[in-house]
Amino acid sequence: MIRMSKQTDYGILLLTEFAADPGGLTLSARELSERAALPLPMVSKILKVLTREGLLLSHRGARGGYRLARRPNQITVADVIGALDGPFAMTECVDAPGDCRQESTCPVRTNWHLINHTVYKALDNITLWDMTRPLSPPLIPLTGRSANPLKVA
Amino acid sequence: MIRMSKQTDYGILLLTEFAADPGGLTLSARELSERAALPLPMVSKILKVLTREGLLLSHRGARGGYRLARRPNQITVADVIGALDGPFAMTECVDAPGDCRQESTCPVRTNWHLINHTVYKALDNITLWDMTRPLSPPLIPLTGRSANPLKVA
DNA sequence: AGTTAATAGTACCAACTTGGTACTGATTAC
DNA sequence: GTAATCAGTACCAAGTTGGTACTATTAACT
Ligand code: FES
Ligand code: FES
Repeated sequence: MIRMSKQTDYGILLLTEFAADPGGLTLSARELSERAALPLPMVSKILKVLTREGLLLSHRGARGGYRLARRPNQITVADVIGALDGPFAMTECVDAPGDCRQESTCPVRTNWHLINHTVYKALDNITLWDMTRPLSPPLIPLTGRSANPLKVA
Repeated sequence: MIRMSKQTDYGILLLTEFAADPGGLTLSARELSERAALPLPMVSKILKVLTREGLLLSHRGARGGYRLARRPNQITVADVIGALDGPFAMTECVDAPGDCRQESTCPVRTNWHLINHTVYKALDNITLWDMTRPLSPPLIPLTGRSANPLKVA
């Protein structure tokens, strides 16, 4: 249903815990799991991936933990999706070029690429820092279709 | 991977076949499966759903077939997604309110609702008729974040 | 040095979802 | 009445995903 995985959802939730603190907060997996009320193994699994993908920095050993690799306003929702859910592709044909038999004659192929890119850019415009507070409604202002005569036809 | 189901992808492809013809074209499932180079049973299954959801009109019996229930510029990509993939919800918490334990304390809940709504509106702005031709790049014009001071902070 | 607290990595499984097929019944044109 | 076509349902195999368990490695503290 055009749904991102729960892992990504959790991931954003967890990262938001860091983002709320301005001073490069360090948290252990255990602390995070308590804060977010999520099962520890799951949290641990997600944090490992986020570290591998460069969104978190880890510190091992006693009193270790995780902290953000970049400032909260430099990490976007699209970044998190890319790290946990893989490349952003709304249709299969977008990230598996050549895998579709009717690709050569497909009338909607290029349009999907464009739509995909547009949605990606929208999500890439929302940072973790933004997520820590209520966004204002005109988050991604959509202009009217005035430039496009098709709707009125 | 934030992906819509193949069925929805196919559905849009099939509907686009109708949309390309201005004159309320009627096509049988067999004809469509040949045009789109998709297996007939799959095409048939999808067309049934689209009919039940009110996007297509069906005519049974010999020389029967399907045709668009509305004009191509009155059916949006979001309509098709809604028909084949169910309610548009990027996260589980959006369409399953109350199912999430941390809902009461969730810092990102309202933001997800807003983001979800924004993306939905963007897809609801693209009609089948649009899909029959290459869209121009500023499809969904994203204004800069000038109104939002957070990015610059 | 030894102990403890923490992450890294991997492997695994059960449950759900999805793409795809098959079959039977109902309706209409000719 | 016969053939063509849609309607509905049931079914299955394969892939994906959420979730868990276990071992190895690293670092702080005493
Ligand atoms: S369906 Fe694969 S490219 Fe259009
Ligand atoms: S995680 Fe369910 S409402 Fe935020």
